Amino acid sequence: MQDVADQARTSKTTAHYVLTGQDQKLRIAEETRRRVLRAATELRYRPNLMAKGLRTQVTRSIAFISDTVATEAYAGNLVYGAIAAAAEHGYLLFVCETGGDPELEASLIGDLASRHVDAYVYASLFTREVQIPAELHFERTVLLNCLAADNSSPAVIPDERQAGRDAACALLDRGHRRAIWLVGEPGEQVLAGAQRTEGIRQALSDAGTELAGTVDCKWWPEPAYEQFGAFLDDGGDPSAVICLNDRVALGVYQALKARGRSIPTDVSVVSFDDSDLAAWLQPPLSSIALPHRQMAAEAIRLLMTDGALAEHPVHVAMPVRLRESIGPPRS
Amino acid sequence: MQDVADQARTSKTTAHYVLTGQDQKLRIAEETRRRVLRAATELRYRPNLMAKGLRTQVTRSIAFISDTVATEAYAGNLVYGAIAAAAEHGYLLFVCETGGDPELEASLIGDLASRHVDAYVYASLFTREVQIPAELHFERTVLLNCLAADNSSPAVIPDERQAGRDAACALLDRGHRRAIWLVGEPGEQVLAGAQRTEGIRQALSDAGTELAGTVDCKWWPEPAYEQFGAFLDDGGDPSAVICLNDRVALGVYQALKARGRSIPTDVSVVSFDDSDLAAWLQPPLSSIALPHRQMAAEAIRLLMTDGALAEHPVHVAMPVRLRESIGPPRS
DNA sequence: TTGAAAGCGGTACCAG
DNA sequence: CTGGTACCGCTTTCAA
Repeated sequence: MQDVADQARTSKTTAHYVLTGQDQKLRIAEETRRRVLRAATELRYRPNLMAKGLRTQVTRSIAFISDTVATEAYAGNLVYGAIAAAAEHGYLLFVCETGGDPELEASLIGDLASRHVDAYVYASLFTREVQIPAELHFERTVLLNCLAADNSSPAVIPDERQAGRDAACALLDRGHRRAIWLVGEPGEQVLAGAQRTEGIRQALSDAGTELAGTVDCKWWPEPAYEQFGAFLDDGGDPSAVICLNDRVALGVYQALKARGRSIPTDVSVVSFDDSDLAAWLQPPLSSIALPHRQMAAEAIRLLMTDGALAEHPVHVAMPVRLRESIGPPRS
Repeated sequence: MQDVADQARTSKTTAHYVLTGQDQKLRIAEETRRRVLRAATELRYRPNLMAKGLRTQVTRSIAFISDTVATEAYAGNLVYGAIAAAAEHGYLLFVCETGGDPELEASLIGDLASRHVDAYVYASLFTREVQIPAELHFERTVLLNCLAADNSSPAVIPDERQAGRDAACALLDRGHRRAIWLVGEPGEQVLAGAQRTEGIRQALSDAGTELAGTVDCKWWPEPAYEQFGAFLDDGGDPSAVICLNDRVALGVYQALKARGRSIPTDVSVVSFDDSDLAAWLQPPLSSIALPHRQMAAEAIRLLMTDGALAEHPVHVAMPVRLRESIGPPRS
């Protein structure tokens, strides 16, 4: 900046005012202003954000700390949503992964503190309750896809309970009332499993009916295929199936097809997550989507507007994606 | 640091040497050293990386610029691999997305330059040729999953040609020689399509045979299902099918199953990418994996060791994941 | 309307 | 072995 000032034959101060756009209120001579601007272009002046940050303690950078978003492909949108939302405010993200290792986490946070990031997004791949490191309590922090046990920090999570209701309603709306089965163990994921199930039960109950039963299995295609297949072979005859996620639905599809049962003619299927898979299956699978990008955007919004004011946790609606896997019940 | 020095009743300089671990060669009095260390702990001293960077021009941060990794779920490993590899060297990553917009890209690079990142990783979702912004020519840059037209910068790409050979060999090894069909349009992705196909043709040719033909279609389940289905209905009777990616393979699976043809008894299938999907299909799909994490690690390694020395582009081997989708040909 | 100068928190040179 | 000090590039107060 000194060199710009020199080239413009003025002082660093004046150049500073011009270059930071404070020239309006400070009534800098138009002539001077021009010289500064020209000098800046000629010298390809770039403000040094380190120097600026050193002085102002503002870095326009945010730390995005996640446990292991990597392993779950579709959760990448948590990161990209945050990056995009932050970029709109002129912020850049330091994206970090702790792999669930508390020591690594501590050292990362130390490093981030040394870099004076302005805020922290603490994200989890699975919606769950977390214990955030004590250091973060003193920093501007928002939890993404997770909740603090003490609800001490603003948090953004998907509205799983409503999603459960919506899944049930998708079936109810088409006339299903009986032989509605749930596939997947409700307890697997602290929040998603329990809340989805709760929502489903509520909606069915409101409609004067209830789940015919549950086929317990891990949330993966293989176990779903095995367990649900065994259920069918035992005489199970569902009219509709609610799968706790798309991977389970894949296993259910495979089990049904292997037995010559048609979707949705014989059995309707609805699921959760709306991963890529859902649209690729045949018939395309109806699924309640995880709104990762919106959640991330909301988290950034909370950071930008001092989320402390907001009611939290913030529940983000999960969009219903209706496709051909739901039909009327067999008459 | 001044306060640490004060509390330790010594000078900033001495404190600096102790705190930066230069105390060995400089023979600082053990007693003084202790006092400094204790003061640092008591005062919870944290070096300010902005101040340090301002002085040394080193920020221990790397920019990761990608076009739109977001849209393609499994490409997330390019980012996470880079984050993990960089973390091992004490570097943090600014992860950015341009969405393919040149203006946004330019403004991002400007911002990154203002922050004095030490190096740039310019990544592409699809393996392709790119035109990197001129500014990056003057910075330490490595291309990830893409190539500069003029091969001016170090680049890391998957070894698609060898992958093509490997896919063909997976079939040849089981005895397939005739009625081997390729599904997917070879030209879709500049490098992947052309090189995979080339490798396949080479391997088959080396074995004294050749492709029976190609079923042209976009690399998505739906078009693959349609085109390959039509091919079968027209009397197509493949012994083995090489799909240009897993999504195509999904469509092929669906088309085969709809017609009662069994995999691998009637038809063997091999594919590329090894996305999550591959392991979930029934039977599990043999696929040549995109080694995104290794590629990213290699890119970071090049940056750390001054990759200018390396032979480039660096080709990273694509691992063969053999699963049950390949069997011997019908006799 | 413009300029001088102190200071953010480190680094590194030089003197003692 | 230890201390003094200039300086990195920008912000901000105070004076002119």
